[in-house]
Amino acid sequence: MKAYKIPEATVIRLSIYSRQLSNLRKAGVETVSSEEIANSVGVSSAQVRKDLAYFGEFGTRGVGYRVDELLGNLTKILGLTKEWNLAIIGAGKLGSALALYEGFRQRGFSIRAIVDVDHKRVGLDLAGVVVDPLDRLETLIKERDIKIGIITVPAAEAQRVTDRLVDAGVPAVLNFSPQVLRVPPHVVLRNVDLAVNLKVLSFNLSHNS
Amino acid sequence: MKAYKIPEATVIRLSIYSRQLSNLRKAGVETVSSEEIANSVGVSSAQVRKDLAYFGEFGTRGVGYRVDELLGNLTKILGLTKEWNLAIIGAGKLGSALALYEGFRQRGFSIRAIVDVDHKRVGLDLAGVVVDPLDRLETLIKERDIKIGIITVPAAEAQRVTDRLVDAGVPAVLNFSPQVLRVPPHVVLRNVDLAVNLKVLSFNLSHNS
DNA sequence: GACTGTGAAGCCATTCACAGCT
DNA sequence: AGCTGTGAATGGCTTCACAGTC
Repeated sequence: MKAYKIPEATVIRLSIYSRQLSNLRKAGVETVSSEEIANSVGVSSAQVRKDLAYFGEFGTRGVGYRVDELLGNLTKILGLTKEWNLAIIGAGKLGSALALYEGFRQRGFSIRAIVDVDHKRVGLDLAGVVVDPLDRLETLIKERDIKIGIITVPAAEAQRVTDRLVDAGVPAVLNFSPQVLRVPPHVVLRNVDLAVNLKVLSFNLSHNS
Repeated sequence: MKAYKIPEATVIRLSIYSRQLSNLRKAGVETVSSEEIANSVGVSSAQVRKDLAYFGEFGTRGVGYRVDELLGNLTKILGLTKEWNLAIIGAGKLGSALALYEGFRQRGFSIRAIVDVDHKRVGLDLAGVVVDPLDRLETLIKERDIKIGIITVPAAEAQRVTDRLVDAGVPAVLNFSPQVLRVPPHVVLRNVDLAVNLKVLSFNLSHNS
């Protein structure tokens, strides 16, 4: 049940629309136009309508979109009606920060396991989750139904732990390590590369006017 | 001096090529083909050659590319010959982790200031940089020649501190807050949105197979 | 023979512009 | 009159395929 081929850029924008709609709902707004959504996100209104058109017709011509209704539909489209269990691999600076980060817990993402090779870190309590030894990775993945693995280990270990996640059946990986990872086609991979982001800024700073 | 219009995707890949070349050089490899670079990054060899072709001819037909030479050229292209001074705005979990993160210090990015509104955090020493009060932001930007501001404050404050960075003349912003930021056209902005990344994974998990 | 550099073709995403509802 | 939904046009990135060079 793949909804044909949806551009990645569209999925990213839908995520952002859903956040803006969530803010609008909190603010008590009931109806919104594609133009208003577009302005709040910094894209064109045609873009907003095209993005939504991949999945159906959610608005009323002449009127706009009902905020709660559209938000409900986006939540379904993005698969956020169910809770996703996460594991963080690597309890270093970044891994710990992510474990303690509130943003994850909201909206149905639940950190269920944190593992680390370093025995000095094992046993630490990070926002209610106790750091386990790396050896227990496979067991934890099965026991706790982990669907997303978050890689925050050093580059040199990143591929190895990713292979273990994949072998244990984890279908999605979010990679924070500065390392190109290989995963089989059925596994979803996204990269959050801090160094690359800085280099892109550096490029733009060097070439703009 | 804008090198015409370079696709963002190209710049991102160039950053990754530069990292792979850096690894190759460490490994003592002297020559590499576009096919080998492509395989190590997971793109096509034509893509690698096209990306490089935006900036010149760096290879030798029939032979390939000299690793150190190409790396040198990419370093220049990406603007990494000079050091960029960074400021981190927000010394919470994420801001502190970034401050302590080794990856930044390598490759010419230097954290020169960390600020926070919370007086309890002011005075903390994070890897040799002392947290300053937010009031001092503008002074620090000027005194320390800050070129990139890293936003790790809560969404509600993100636009406000971004405006202050922009007004103080900071030309580039890396935004970690879950908030759409507005900056004038001459300011470069990149977003690293953890929640969006998870939502995209959720979408893919829900729609694959 | 091997591998780069590149015009041309193909493909995909965005923008345009308007028909269709309310 | 206002705003959505969408085919058509546009623009841009990627892939193809091969001429050019070592």
